[in-house]
Amino acid sequence: MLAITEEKRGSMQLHVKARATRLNPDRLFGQVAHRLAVAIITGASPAGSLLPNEDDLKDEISVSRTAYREAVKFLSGKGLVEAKPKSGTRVAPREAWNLLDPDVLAWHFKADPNEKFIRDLFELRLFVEPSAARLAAQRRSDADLSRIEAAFRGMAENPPYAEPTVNADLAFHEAIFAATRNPPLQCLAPVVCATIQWSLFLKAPDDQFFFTASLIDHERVLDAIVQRDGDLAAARMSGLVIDSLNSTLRLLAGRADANTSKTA
Amino acid sequence: MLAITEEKRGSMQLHVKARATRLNPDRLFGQVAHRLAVAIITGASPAGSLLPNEDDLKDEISVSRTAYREAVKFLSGKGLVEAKPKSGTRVAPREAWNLLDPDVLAWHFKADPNEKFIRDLFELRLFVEPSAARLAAQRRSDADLSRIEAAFRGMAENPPYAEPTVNADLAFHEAIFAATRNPPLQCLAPVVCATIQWSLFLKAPDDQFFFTASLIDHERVLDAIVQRDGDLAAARMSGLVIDSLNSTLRLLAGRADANTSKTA
DNA sequence: TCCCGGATAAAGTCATACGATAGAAACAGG
DNA sequence: CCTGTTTCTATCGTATGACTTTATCCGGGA
Repeated sequence: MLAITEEKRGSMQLHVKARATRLNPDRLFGQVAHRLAVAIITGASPAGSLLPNEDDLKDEISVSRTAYREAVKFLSGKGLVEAKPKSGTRVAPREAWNLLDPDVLAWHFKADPNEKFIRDLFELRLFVEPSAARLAAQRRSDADLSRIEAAFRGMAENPPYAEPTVNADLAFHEAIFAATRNPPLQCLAPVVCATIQWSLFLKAPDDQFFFTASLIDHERVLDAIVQRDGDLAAARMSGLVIDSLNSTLRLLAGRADANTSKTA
Repeated sequence: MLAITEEKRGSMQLHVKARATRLNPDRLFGQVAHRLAVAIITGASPAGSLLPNEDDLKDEISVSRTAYREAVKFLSGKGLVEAKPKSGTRVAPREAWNLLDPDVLAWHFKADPNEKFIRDLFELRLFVEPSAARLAAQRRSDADLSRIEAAFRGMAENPPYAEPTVNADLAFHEAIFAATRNPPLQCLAPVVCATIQWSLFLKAPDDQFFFTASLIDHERVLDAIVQRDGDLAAARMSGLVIDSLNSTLRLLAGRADANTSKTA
């Protein structure tokens, strides 16, 4: 059971990684940044702790100080670390982290699922995405609509939980944000994508029922956007998010049960 | 008139700068990053354009390649630039920018006011802050409440538009976000602070009427949070945001009029 | 006891060198 | 003349060592 979970996580990680576009994993400093970030987010390097001294660290992971420092700069831009002369480079307190940053969200997939965090993300999504759907219904161009429709077809025509299906799901929600024509609002699309990915990350691949229900939810949202009915789109998007939240919470509960029965 | 506006902006910039904690302006790479970021956000370096070649640039602003590269890494973490090996470092398309990042928001104050952008920020705020107020009313601890109350007193007891008053205003809204106990949601507090600062940035300092009205709006929100009435808090926060939006739009319109009459 | 100043350690900055490669330019073949 | 291939060069990525700046710590003096 654990093995299956681990395997699933592995494939999921690759997918998530592919979406984090800002950090080039081919480059050395990118690998270092990734490694440090994961250590910070999992809590292996607790807040306030000193990162290993530059000279020691470069020795430990055998990269030059240059690469290490560029990685630190990259992370400091996201608020994960703060470097001060003489006192050292410290892991920043969690309140300073930019939890809405796409990379930071993606790095969380490397850590164990944190139920509170996932609930918080869903809560935020519930505040934002129905409003986004309303705007999308009101402001969409024909091009926006075809993009949303294409994504929906991608969900419907591919096998459940296959990679193209997941991508289409993400594309559906991204297209809705794009149709709002509000760039700052669009910056919250990664939060929505993260909740979707958490949901699928936790899911057993044979859960046909939820997939069908979710597809219907999506179709109803799409229909409201076709009709340019903002209030209806918002209401239906609320329903979609709540359904997704409930099913994800059940998965989290099941997972917790499995863990306790295993450790007991 | 222009001179006054410029002077006001100058003082405002200092204030904003003081709140951008992630970029240390004492450090050289921080100054370079700031300079590049402003050039990008104002549009002086258009999207897709190549940044000056590393060797040329280091010569132009007389810093070493190291400092320049670290600045670029800092900015690439926010999506402002993307450096690809051999082809050069390019300004990223605006869709890639993380517009919710506190630093990115702050850098916008160096550019001319962009009405669309300010409206978008207010729109997002209108989606988020009433919900935040609802959660704050439901979840606040006594400590949260005293923090909010202290901020309100700071607004009421200091002269209108003075620096302590502005800080208290920002602290009031930050404290509400803190009381939601939802870290990802709290990451949106900078957006709210940015809209407030834009509003004050544009305002004539002698507008007593708006200040008094705003104070009453704040008091009503505080009252709802004291009563732990979530729906009431949300409704009153909506009112506060809408009042602030309307007054800001008037200021923008007035500013546009002044500009056209001046250029005409 | 308190304040001041030097020692010190760590990050910050600089200059230089070399490697890898994307993209352009030159070139060969049709 | 066009197209595909090769070579070449410019530019970023990485490594290294030296030097500078800054903040903390600690000890001596008032």
